[in-house]
Amino acid sequence: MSERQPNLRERRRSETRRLVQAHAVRLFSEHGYDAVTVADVAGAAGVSSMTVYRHFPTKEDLVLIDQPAQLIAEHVAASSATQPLVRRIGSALIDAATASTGGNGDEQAANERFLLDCLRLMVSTPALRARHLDSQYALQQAIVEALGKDATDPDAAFRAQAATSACLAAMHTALTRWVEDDGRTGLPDLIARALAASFGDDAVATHRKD
Amino acid sequence: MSERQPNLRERRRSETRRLVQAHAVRLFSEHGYDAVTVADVAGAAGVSSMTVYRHFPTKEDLVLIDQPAQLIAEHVAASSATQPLVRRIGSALIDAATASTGGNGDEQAANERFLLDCLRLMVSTPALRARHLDSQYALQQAIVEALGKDATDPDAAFRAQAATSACLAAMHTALTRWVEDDGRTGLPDLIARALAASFGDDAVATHRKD
DNA sequence: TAACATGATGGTAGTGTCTAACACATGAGT
DNA sequence: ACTCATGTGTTAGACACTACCATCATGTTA
Repeated sequence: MSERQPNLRERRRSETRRLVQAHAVRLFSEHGYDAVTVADVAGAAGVSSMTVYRHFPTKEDLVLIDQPAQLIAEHVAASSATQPLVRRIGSALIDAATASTGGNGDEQAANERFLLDCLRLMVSTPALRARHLDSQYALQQAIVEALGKDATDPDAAFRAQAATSACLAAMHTALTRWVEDDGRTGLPDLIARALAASFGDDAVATHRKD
Repeated sequence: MSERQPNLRERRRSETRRLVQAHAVRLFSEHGYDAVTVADVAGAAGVSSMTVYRHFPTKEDLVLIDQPAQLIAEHVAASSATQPLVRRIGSALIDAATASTGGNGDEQAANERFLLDCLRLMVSTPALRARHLDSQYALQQAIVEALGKDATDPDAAFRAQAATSACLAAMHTALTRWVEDDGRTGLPDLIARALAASFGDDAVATHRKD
């Protein structure tokens, strides 16, 4: 409730965007992603197809959620460089998940339900799953850059890429499991367990705020 | 040179398939994936667009290469269940890569060049990269099944999923690096280094033929 | 050899995603 | 009020992909 100076125009724009996306996710969840056309979504939201494309570049973007790459990258950059790579990255992922799913307000609960609906579609629809995996690819680049291993020598950069991709894959497994559990299990805990299963318990066990 | 009983019809069919795919990869590499239409590919190969779609369900499938899921799964299933998960999977991935890129005949070299062209397109084109990542998702399911951890308890299955996805992500990093090096570095060695960077040197160090 | 069955190919029409260009209306700043 | 910017609608179009039918070569059987 701090940085609020929205124009009436900007408010309307973001409101139609929210409206279109909400109808899209609802229709996709009810009838399946492929069975619903963009024109259907536009009609349900009371706008034209063009307006949908103005807000979302492709039909897939109606469902895809941007991961908090900025947040994760900052956590990685702030971590101690003396720790093993997978530990630095894993801690950042767990912290980001804790921050994202932590709050327990009414609006927060609605946001989490919406996020679960989107993720459910992403996991079950091949086209969305593919795009989602590729977006993790972009997140990977952000993390590697935050690790600061690029300029030195190419071999260190390669190791950073490998470790980062492996950590993100483990997180994706946790995300999938989170969706299957319908959000009942805590996401940070699932991520920690996925990381432990991949890299060993000692790579993530002593995770405390310091 | 053993299981050869191809009909004249089957030979022609596979020949046109090969021809179409070769022209497609060539045109995509020259002008970019998005700048070349399926009709262009069909014209270059001397067939109609319909024929292209009969051999390749989508435009993306003109470039996507099936990973030897069967081969990898068999390696995993044959590995000793007493070893750590990432070691079982990692060894299978390295062995499969060794088998795939090993031969040194004239035809083998041509195949490897073609594979490199396809992978180069897959890495650089977002749509192809996304599909390729999703195909690894299918490979993941095959490996998890080969691990035989599904029926027992869901927690073991979750750990198997996490470890497998992390190993495959490391392999994908190695594949990317292999393409960037234009195939000069041995793929099995790159995979071993990616696995070591992710899971520690001891997880892959003592890899010898036994 | 002749007739039939099978399967590969081409053509046409159509749907759906997405883009480009132009026109219209409404809120913002002077 | 006047202008300007911007969100929106309409239309036309390219392209990926599908459904359906016609055609023709190949493999099989009589």
